[in-house]
Amino acid sequence: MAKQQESASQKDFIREIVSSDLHSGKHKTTVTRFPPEPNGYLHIGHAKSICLNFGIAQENASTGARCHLRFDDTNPAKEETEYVDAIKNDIRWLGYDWGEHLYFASDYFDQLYEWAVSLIKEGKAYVDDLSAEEIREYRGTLTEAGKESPSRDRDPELSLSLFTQMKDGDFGDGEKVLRARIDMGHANLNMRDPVLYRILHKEHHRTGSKWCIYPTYDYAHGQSDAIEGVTHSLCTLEFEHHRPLYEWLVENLPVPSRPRQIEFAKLRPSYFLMSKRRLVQMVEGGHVDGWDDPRMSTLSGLRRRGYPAAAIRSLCRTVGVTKYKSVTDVALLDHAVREELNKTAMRRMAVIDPVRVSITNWPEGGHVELMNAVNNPEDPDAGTREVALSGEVFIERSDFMDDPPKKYYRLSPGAEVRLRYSYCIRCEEVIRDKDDAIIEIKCTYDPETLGKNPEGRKVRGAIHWVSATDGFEADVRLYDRSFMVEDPVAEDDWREVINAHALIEVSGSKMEPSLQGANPGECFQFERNGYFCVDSKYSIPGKPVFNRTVPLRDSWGKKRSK
RNA sequence: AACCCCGUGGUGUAAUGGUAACACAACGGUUUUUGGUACCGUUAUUCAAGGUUCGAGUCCUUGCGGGGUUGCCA
Repeated sequence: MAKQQESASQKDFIREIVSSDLHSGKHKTTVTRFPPEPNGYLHIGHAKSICLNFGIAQENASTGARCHLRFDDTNPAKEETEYVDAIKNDIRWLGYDWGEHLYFASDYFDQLYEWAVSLIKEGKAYVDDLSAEEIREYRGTLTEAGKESPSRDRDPELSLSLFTQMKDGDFGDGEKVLRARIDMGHANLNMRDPVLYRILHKEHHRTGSKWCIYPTYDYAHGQSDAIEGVTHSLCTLEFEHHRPLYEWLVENLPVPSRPRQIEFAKLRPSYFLMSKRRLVQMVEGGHVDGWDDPRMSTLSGLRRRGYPAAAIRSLCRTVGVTKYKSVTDVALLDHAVREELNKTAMRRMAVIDPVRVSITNWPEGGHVELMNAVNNPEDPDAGTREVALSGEVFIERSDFMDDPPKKYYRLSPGAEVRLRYSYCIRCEEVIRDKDDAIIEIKCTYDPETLGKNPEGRKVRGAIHWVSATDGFEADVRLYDRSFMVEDPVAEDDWREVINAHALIEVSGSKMEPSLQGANPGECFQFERNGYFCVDSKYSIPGKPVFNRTVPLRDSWGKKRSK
């Protein structure tokens, strides 16, 4: 049911192709794949690809459709096992499962090598002696054809023995490469005899020292797809120019199936940094406290920040799949998060910046009354809880104003406001220290206002509070967007547009007692404030630290700031 | 100025030759013991010009604008 609701209501152009291939009988089922390179953490951009690939498999499950998780580990210089587990974890968290279909491009190194040999024998590939520098020069430019390498027409037998020597480690890094023999005059530079294999004397995280030659992405990717029976190989726009090569290889090799590559535009949320290189710089430069810092665009960061997986899936559904390079307004993400959390998060009262209120006419002798508070108005099954009210409470400093503007519904001298789920109180006196800062507000309460409106007057405001007798103190981390400009990559130096206030650390916030036992990862709505999540790094049992995921919409604050 | 891709409200997506729709944002309002939620209203003749057609966002042509491509990265 839920899954069905989550599937796209209209079909995007890729799903359109998938179903027409099913209807035409071109394919009996659909096989997709998500092919991360294990050289970094997954970010929200990857979520789109994950939702697309796994989503299509899910939607076509009745035909036996599946989505493979395949690690694209063709470059031992950059890849590490550490990332493999983190990536798996993130995909599972997002709600997807590859079943038994876990693969590595490196699983196919033997097959890939054999096919390379067959290409050489057919004169469709050759070992080139040119250096990297020379290859670049020979390639030509966007407007001029390239030049053929002197090695291009050498005897296939010679290429073959050279290739064997490459594999056997007879050459140093970069001394020789295997190139496809296509067309040095092709308008598409990728077709000007692209490199298929390079020499890299590096340990591979899975194959160890078995190989010292490694296939390039172009050579490995499509063939891996074909081996696995992938029907639709979905990738981002920057691979568009590689498609002719992808097709050339699949056509010129005895591969067991013919996958089709289709490109779509990446997800680019505004105010986010997505580039892997910059993400590394943020971590290594100490701008954040790790890959899972809640200011990061990584899935682990978003998770720690409190963004529900369902919200990210919802965002991916909303932005759709096209070839148009769009920028997604972060407001769409915020909305998806609020929509999800509004349905699911328990309401609690927490006072971030507390100021003391004493109720002067409250019964003497430590009198306490239990108030009934709704856990989630959107979910009757969530029930209610009791919160204790005493004669001393804390309210939000911003819920009091000496000299309020018109239509201010909160507390001010002589004004009346409701303590949420409780009585109405009236401000009688404000106590200040010598610097004029408020240290206490003296109020009276109206015992006739519990569960009903006062007679003859209207009290419009209701503010949240925590009783001084049983509330506890906690640290709160207020997160905001990490950058001050929509597109931080467009800046000369992204460091200059870091939002210095992306994290405000607050200590001494007052929390209602039921929050004390909250577990890492648990999400709450702090009423009238925002959605908060128990931090998984800094919390210790009995002493939770709260991350603000996103504030509640605030039409009053918005009106005032104008 | 080689080749490829893309142009629909502020943003993102839909309309598959037949009344330009939905979501978000913004603004205004209703309800409300969360200034939350919910609900209602306002905001575009589809980059331009020609053409085909009874009819074009959709098909054709030419422009214009944006993006990509000269790794032994993926």
